[in-house]
Amino acid sequence: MGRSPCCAEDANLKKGPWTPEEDQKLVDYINKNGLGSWRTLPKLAGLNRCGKSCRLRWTNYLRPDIKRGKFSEEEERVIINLHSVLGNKWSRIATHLPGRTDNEIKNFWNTHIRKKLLNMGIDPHTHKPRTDLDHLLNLSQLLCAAQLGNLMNPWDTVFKLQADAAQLAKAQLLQNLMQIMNTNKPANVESAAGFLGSQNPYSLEGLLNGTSTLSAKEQTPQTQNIQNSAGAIPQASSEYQAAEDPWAYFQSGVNYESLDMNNQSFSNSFEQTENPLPKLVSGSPETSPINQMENKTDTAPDFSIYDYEAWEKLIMEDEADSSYWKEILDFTSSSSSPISW
DNA sequence: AAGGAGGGCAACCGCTCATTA
DNA sequence: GTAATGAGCGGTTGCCCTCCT
Repeated sequence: MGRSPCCAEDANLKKGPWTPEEDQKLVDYINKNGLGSWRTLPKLAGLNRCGKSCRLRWTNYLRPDIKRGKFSEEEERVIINLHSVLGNKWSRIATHLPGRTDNEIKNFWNTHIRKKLLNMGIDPHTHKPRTDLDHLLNLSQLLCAAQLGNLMNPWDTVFKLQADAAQLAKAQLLQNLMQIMNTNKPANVESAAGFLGSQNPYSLEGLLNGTSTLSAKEQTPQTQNIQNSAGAIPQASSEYQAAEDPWAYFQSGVNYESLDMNNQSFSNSFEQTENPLPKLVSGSPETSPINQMENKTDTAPDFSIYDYEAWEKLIMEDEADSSYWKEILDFTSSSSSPISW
């Protein structure tokens, strides 16, 4: 059915930035008469604007309860968490952030958070590690470039930045490979292995077990931590914890800001010493929202995301119809094996 | 100092959904 | 049941400012 474009009936209506005079007219009118029909408001308020434009100006800028200024870390964390559940439902997200508008949140996401996640190798749409081949190719090529640089310039300082980039790339590549391996989808593993075998000097096996063609002295202590000879996953710095399983790290309620490379906080999340693959970051079963919801503290794996009340509220509000929720709910009701994404 | 590039943000566009006649 | 209308939402655009060369 649809509807005719707003304001189509009058091409003379003003568009573009609002002037202080127009703002004042709108504020005065609403203060005096309250919110009513946006369609008739412009005429009554003496504005040469369409109602839609007035509504937008009011809700996004002039409303008295608008909170302006930079987003706090807490707000950023809330946005990321809510986005992982709600997707691009900016108005829904905005309802959880008093004083923030959907437009403001949307802009903040697109200009800041999205880039941040991409840089971390996390798909901003799915909030899962990126496994697309383009991304892997970039990381792989970065590694090749760094390796060549080291061979050709042993006195190294010239290539310090390159090496730093390689370090980051290595972490991300490792992370992606682990995620692919962890999905229990043979096709993914094969394609990743084949891809690496053909285009990368490091074998998949080498990257996973720490015997890549990088010499030991080229590896930083952090890298060696991940790839120690016993195959155990030792304590890792927060960024490496995130690198190994950023999805779980994210789910645990991480503040992405803490993934800054300067952050030195440590987390002892990996208790297993047999399995070379990282164990998921744990939350106590009794605090897991899913366990509480389904009363399955005995079989469900450790799984910590948001607080229970927030989860319950979100699920009640957003009928659990997305594949995302189905994935989680199916898993918790059927599986006792480690969660894998 | 000038101008080009890129980022941030306000505003617009076009669509869908809900309501009403 | 259908069409018209109002309102809201998400995506996109374009302007302005800052930074870099």
